[in-house]
Amino acid sequence: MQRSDILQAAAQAFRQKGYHAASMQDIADAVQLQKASLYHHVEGKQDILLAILDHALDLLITDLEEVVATDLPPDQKLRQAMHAYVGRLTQDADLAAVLLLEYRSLEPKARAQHIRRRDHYERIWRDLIKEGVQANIFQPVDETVATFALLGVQNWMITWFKLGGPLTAQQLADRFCDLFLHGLLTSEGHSKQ
Amino acid sequence: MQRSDILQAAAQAFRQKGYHAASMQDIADAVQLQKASLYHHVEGKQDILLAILDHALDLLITDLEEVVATDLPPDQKLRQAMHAYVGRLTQDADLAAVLLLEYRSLEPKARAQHIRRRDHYERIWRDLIKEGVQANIFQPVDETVATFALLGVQNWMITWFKLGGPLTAQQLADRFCDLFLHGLLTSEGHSKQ
DNA sequence: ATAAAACTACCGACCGGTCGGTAGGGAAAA
DNA sequence: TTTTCCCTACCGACCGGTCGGTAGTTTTAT
Repeated sequence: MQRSDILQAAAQAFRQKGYHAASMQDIADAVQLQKASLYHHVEGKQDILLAILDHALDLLITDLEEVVATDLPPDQKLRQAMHAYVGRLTQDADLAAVLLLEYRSLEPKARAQHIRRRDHYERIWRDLIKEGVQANIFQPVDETVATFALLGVQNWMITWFKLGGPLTAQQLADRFCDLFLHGLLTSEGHSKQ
Repeated sequence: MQRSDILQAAAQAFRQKGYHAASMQDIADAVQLQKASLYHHVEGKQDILLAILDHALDLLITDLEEVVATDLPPDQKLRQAMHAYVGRLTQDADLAAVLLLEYRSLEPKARAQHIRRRDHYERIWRDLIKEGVQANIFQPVDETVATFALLGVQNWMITWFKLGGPLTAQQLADRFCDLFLHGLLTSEGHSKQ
């Protein structure tokens, strides 16, 4: 039995029931341990949540920094970043769902610290958009709004996407990216504007 | 003291703490009643949650059906729908946040029923997109993906948007809509494709 | 007078967490 | 080589506290 096994089981439980509704007993059952034995590996329930959130954010930051370090043009960087992000959200779905939906359950101190790291991650995305705008590849949009829109589309995916459905994660990332790059309107739609 | 006062206070508590972390005592304090007195107006905690979700969905469905009943062109219908949606999400923020984030806490039976109604609501959006595609105003995108993208951007807004910030809700709806209709790429960006 | 609305007091269940204790394997001491 | 020791991993039992909910009574308003 390893600490990481407990974190994984906890992530699954937190995702399914939510942090407060999932009990330490649920987690213990999932790893076939007595509840008391969990405290040999972790300090408490909050400790588990914090470890999950830190780990999830670590993965995402690593992924994204790999992409922005390339010398691809901005629109292709964006596509790569979306592929990586959607990939993580589907591959490590439990971790991702807890990151996006359960960070509210952190106690104020830890939450403030976590939010600072999350903002740093969002700034990397915003800089990616800004790079495209300054290169005149992207239109002069409000970078903050565009970033939240981009992240919103992808984040909301975790609430409805099911592996094994009609689309793979990579196909979905491509369609999201196409939508963002080209928009909905046809030339006919444009001419009517 | 009216039932609706309790529902409003409960929505606020559920939004701030989450359904399970918010206690009946919290709700009672907010309406300056003893906890036991709540049970004169509502059947229980689940009853409160269900009433909030039903009410929130009622408002959204009414808003959206008003828009689709007009004879505006599809792209303008979309803009109107987004204005109405973003308006609700910011005006009735407590209701909306509970609708989008706390429906998971419904017991299985009620949840299944609620999800059916929510799917009906999403189908109205999808039909709106489909109408634009068939009129050749929108590109032949996958209507389901486009709908989830559209709703995702707007739904995620409730996690970061603050009234009194640099943008009003209506300005934000417009920027979202522009992004969706025209996309990010400039003509320079297109020429490089 | 009477019914609605609020109160006080209480319940069983479950929560996160702690306690003392133990099985067993490897290191240290004889 | 054998015995002592210690450490990791785990367990059953239990703690104080909080939860949603109920019973019975008093206050308030018509």
